[in-house]
Amino acid sequence: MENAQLSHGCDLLLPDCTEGGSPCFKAPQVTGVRVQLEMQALWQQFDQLGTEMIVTKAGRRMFPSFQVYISGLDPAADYVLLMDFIPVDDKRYRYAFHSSSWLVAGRADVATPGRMHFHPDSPARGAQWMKQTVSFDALKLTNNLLDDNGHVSVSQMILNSMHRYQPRFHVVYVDPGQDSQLHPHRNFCSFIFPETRFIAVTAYQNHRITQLKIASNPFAKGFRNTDPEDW
Amino acid sequence: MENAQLSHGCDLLLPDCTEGGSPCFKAPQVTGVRVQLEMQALWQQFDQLGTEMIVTKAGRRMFPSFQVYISGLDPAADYVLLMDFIPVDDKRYRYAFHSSSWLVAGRADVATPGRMHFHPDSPARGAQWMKQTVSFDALKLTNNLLDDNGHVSVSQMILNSMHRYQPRFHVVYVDPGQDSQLHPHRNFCSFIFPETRFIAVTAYQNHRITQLKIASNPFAKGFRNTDPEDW
DNA sequence: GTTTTAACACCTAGGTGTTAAGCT
DNA sequence: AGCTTAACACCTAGGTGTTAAAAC
Repeated sequence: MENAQLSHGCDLLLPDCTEGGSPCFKAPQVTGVRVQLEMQALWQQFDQLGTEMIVTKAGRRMFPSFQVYISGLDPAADYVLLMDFIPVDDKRYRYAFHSSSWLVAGRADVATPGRMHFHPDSPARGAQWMKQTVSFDALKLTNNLLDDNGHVSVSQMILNSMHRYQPRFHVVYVDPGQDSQLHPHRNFCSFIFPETRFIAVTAYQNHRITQLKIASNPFAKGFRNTDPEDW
Repeated sequence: MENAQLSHGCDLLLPDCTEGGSPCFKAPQVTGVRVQLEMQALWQQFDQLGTEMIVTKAGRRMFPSFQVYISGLDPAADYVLLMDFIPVDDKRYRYAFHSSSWLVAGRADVATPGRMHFHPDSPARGAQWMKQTVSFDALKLTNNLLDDNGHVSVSQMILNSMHRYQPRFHVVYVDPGQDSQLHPHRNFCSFIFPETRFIAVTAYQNHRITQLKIASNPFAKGFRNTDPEDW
């Protein structure tokens, strides 16, 4: 197993989850789920510099985009896949250009309602989700509570600029049974990849982040230098 | 019901379908299905001129694209949606420029294997299919049996140039039961919209078709005349 | 002579960081 | 001073008919 990549798994027993005094087990459809982050090396490169993600009123895609390879699902069962973003702490940050570092600038602003982003193909069979990489590239980050039409858009995740966030990924088994109440169990699995943490910004602060975005995002090719000494 | 548009329905009894001597009924999940062709007026405009669709080696999209609005599905049941193209006759055609009309040029060439095009979202719930127009815009027409990589591509429909075709649309109910063998019934519905017939070509023959494509397809805007007298 | 192919200019549609102006 | 916004040039990605050459 030389070139093997670490993939996250889902534990069978959840000690913190009890119902009626007895421990609560996960549904068999989610016990063996394994999730692997795509473009992990690139995520780590950004993370080492302190990843920044632009938020705009109209909504901005993430780069790198959140993509996972999933295995261990029940091919015939239905699943909903979704993402959310949780605050890493209750702080507000600002960037000190002279020292090229992030400083705490006070307590967090009032948290926006924690919205869930359903993958647009949800719900779908395990077989469908596993046959190729699942991409959340329709997801957009915004600092606006309403879209241009004054409506909430399902693909827009509302974040506070200058706050730090951790993306989370959830696999939810859709139980077709009517008697699922009688057999309580957790029907979902959550996954956190620490290297996907980022600070939301309205404009890039760290020049190294800007340069790495330009170097790695095909849509920013127009800003690349032919100069080979830059990186 | 003034502005009502005719929609196609699925008959309950299929007289031509018998099993064990008794008539074969449709599964209840497909008996009430109604399908309405989108952009019907545009399709009819093309049909009156004699619709032509380009086929290329790499695959060419249809214009207009085949889009339908579906109702009457069981919201909770699973369906597969697919299309195929059947030869209208066993003839080969050629275009007579002097008379601006299509002439029979002999018997049809050997028919290509009649491939089925599954809508990429298949299978999905009735509720998913009904909530918005279903578009087959990923479908491409080709005159090549293999794609660039030497593989068959699922989105490519193989057609013979200079032959006439009729698109068909099928709604297939995915029966989850294991005992479906014991209760034989037709689990699908087919729909034919005569105005979607066309002749496959490698280059447009009728100039009026070319002009109508240019006038109505946004991607051909570069060829539009500012001259208002053209159409 | 008829049909097919491949390169091409010109579009649609939309994702980038830049920049200057505006906001607080 | 710090942060946000909107217009912008410049890309990616890919769908058009045109055209001239090639194929049959």
